[in-house]
Amino acid sequence: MEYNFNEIEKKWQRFWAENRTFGAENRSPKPKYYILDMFPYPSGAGLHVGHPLGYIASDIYARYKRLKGFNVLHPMGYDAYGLPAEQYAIQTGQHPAKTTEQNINRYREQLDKLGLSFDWDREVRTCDPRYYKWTQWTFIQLFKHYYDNNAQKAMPISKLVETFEKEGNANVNAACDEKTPQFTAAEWSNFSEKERQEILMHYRIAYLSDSMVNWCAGLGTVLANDEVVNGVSVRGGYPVERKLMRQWSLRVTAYAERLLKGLDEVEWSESLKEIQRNWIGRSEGASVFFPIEGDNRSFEIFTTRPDTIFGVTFMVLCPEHEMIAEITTSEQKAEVEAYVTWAKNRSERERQAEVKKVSGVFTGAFAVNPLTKERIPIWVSDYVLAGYGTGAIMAVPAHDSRDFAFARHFNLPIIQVVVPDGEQPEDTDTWSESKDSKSGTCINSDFINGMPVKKAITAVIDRLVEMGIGQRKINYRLRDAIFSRQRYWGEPFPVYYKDGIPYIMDESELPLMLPEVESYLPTSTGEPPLARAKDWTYKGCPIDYNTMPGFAGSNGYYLRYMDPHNDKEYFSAEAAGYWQCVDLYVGGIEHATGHLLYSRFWNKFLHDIGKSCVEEPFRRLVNQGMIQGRSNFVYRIKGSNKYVSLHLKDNYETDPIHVDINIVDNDVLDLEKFRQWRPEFADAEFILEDGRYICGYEIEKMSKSMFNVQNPDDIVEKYGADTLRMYEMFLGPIEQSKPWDTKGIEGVSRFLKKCWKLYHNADNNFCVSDEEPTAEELKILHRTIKKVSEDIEKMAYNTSVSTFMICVNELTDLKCGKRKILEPLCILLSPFAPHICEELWQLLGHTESVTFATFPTWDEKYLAENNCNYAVSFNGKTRFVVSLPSDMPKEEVERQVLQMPDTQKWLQGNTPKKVIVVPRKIVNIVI
RNA sequence: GCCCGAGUGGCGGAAUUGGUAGACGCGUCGGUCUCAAAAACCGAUGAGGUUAAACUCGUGCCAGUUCGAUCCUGGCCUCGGGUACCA
Repeated sequence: MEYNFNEIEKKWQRFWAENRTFGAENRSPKPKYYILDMFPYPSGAGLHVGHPLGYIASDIYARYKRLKGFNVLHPMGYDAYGLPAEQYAIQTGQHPAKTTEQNINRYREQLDKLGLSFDWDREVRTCDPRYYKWTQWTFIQLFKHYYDNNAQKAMPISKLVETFEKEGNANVNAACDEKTPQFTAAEWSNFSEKERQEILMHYRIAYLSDSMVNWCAGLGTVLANDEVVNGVSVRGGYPVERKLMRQWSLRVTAYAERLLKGLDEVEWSESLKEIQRNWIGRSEGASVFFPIEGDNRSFEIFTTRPDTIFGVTFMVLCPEHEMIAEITTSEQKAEVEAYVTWAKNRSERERQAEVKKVSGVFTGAFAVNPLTKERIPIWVSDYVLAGYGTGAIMAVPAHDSRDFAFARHFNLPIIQVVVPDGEQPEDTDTWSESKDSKSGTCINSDFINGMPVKKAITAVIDRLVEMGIGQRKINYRLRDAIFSRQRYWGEPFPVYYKDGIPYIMDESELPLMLPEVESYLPTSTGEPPLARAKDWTYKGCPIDYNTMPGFAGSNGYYLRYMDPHNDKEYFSAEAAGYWQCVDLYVGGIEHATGHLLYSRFWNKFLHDIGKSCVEEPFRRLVNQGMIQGRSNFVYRIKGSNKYVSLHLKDNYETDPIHVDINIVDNDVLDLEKFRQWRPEFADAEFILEDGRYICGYEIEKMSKSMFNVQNPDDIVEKYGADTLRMYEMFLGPIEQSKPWDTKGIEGVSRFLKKCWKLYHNADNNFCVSDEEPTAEELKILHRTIKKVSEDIEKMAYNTSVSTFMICVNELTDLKCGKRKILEPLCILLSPFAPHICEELWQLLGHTESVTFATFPTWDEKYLAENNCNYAVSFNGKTRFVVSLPSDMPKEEVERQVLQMPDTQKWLQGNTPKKVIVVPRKIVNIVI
């Protein structure tokens, strides 16, 4: 073998490990660059070819940046806490720590084979006590702080206590629970310890509360909103119900505005930013108080359309609304109570499935429209949600589709108050749907008649403020993150309970180690597995039995990489000051509303308390696409053990059967291997076409059950890591999802062989000449440098690979074996194919790794085109193209073109009326 | 329903963002070498048309702007993603 990749790759991987070639220094005169991959959850299945896509992409960038003179931090670790390890433990009794360790070792082995330039000295594992100590530490800080809306940042809770002691909480503007009571300084001083702690809990950023949670009985735990899709759990697909439980939450909503604003500062894809914006769901509107008829109280609603207040024909409360019992009339009481009970018992999935079904009940009570003084019936319906706004709405059926459906169903009046642009007022009885458009002119609306909607909104709010019954308000769809899980394999809470009051452990006693238990199941009384731990107490008090959710450990891992061995603090101020933030983050888009949001929140908080240096943790983010599987099929004739080739299958009645892609080559089935594959195929018969069995294919998710998993180890074994790296990049743009297809890999493999030959003579001896390169050779080199540099910056690696191929083909044609061309080319290629380039670099006579070389720069003088193409058009129709010097003046171009025989031919004897010359582009002749 | 994004040969994908569409790779066909095969190398390859050329049509569809549109504008179709009683 001429190019022995197996030997070369092993040699250099060992060299890099022994020499710590990719170690990053926390002090360096070089500029810093931090490149991060989303660390993997080490599952039992190992890596398939889809996983390394992002790792290879970031590795190329990391190697490129090193060559560009940057001190590059490129770490890797493991998100090691999680459900699969625990479920495996429940089934087999094996400790999750053990299986996790095994999986990590397997992952490491696979990653090492790819030649990724990670600084493994900085590895972190979220389940390591030396790591989760700091997850617990951050939780303690979250507990000890509250969010001050005036300062727009987190402040120590002790400051809040000072204010309470001085003046109570009347003037405190902080993020807190809706139900926080008001009190004076005197009342505060008279409160018991328990009462004080309860009040403070309303303000803490990490707080304990009875909240409606997503309870998943199948998993035996609660889940965060982003872990639930369509009423079932993302993991496992078990049904989820709403349940009131005492849980830890993080007050993420306090940061809603900053999370939204921060998106404008980062270089992320527009689609990802949109996903986060929608998830945060900011909407501007007004809160309005509607008095209750015959009662001196009123209730608050939220609306984004205060301009439609003259079209309100009824009000709706959510079934959980606390005023229902108080306002319902005695005649309606039974009916209302029955409805409320029914609505509360309905599962989340039922409710979501029956969204179109209208239900509700009249309370018998009336509200008064504060502007018209009209009486408006108050209804209860579950189309109004408890968790958003105030759980009560003013219904404008003419201009809201949900209110419209409700009004039609219960025969309530519909009044048009907005006429969309270009329309006339209509009889609402004839409508089949409401007119929800936010542009139009107001009618039937007293003082805002004739105003456009936008102006009317402001006018109504101004009036409501004047009357003291409303104000401008901004609402968010974002909810606080539920932070407890009733699971074993996670970080324990550093919290103990004394007299039923939760207290935080002393920071000096961290980490609070995860205790051993005999079984990983919940206890018979339904308590989390940690309740099984023996002698697990703190100062004689019980410790919280919950653990933190999967996303806890990944929130701040990028910060720990900056200073991973620090046992005094999370990370030093010096390390954070040097590395600042992640410059380039590469990972999957599936974390858009989970990790990427929580992590930003976590960082903002750490920034507020002076730990993290910057507000936004991830400056540039690239989402690599998914690699899908390409499944192969054989077609079995019904009721037989006979298999028919793809293009003949329509002549028979067949069943498609998944077949292992490892016994198929370019869609051609290996008949022998197929017979050996499974006993039932041992005596299979075939109907062939052209002597071969052709399999069908389909693009599906890569999964074991579809026998379409491509293991990277096999590819590395057969073609080498450099080929795999380049091929994965050549497949298409990084951000795009695409099917894995081994067909094209031969092309890349050939390219690397050609590359090797460029540096070797016919006898496979290394051979470069010291001859001076020709102008043509220099042009090829500099064109390549330019294109590759620009493409790497954009991470358009697929075109870089093409550029290399063209370059090597051209140099091969010229038989160019000149050092002055091949040396820079070797550096240029090394981020993509590091092993072969290290070998060539050594053969070129260098003793240091190519990692420490300098990336070549291009010189325009070798690129200047002497000629450029002009398209020659007649009356706008381009007829031919001519090549003229690019610096030729317009007048000369015009003169020369007009003299050309082709021009004369197309003029057909006519005289040109006008000639337009667009420099370097076109000559248009008008006849 | 609402909000994003994308539609280019047999396939993956290029195109200096308004200037010769289809780079590069795969596949296919033909050839060189060989007893043969593999490997390697050379040539052809959007469609129609012709002995060959000329020429015509071609970037989801329909219009528009322009001397000129894969690129800009408007409308539609299809696919992918997000979200879903959020008032």
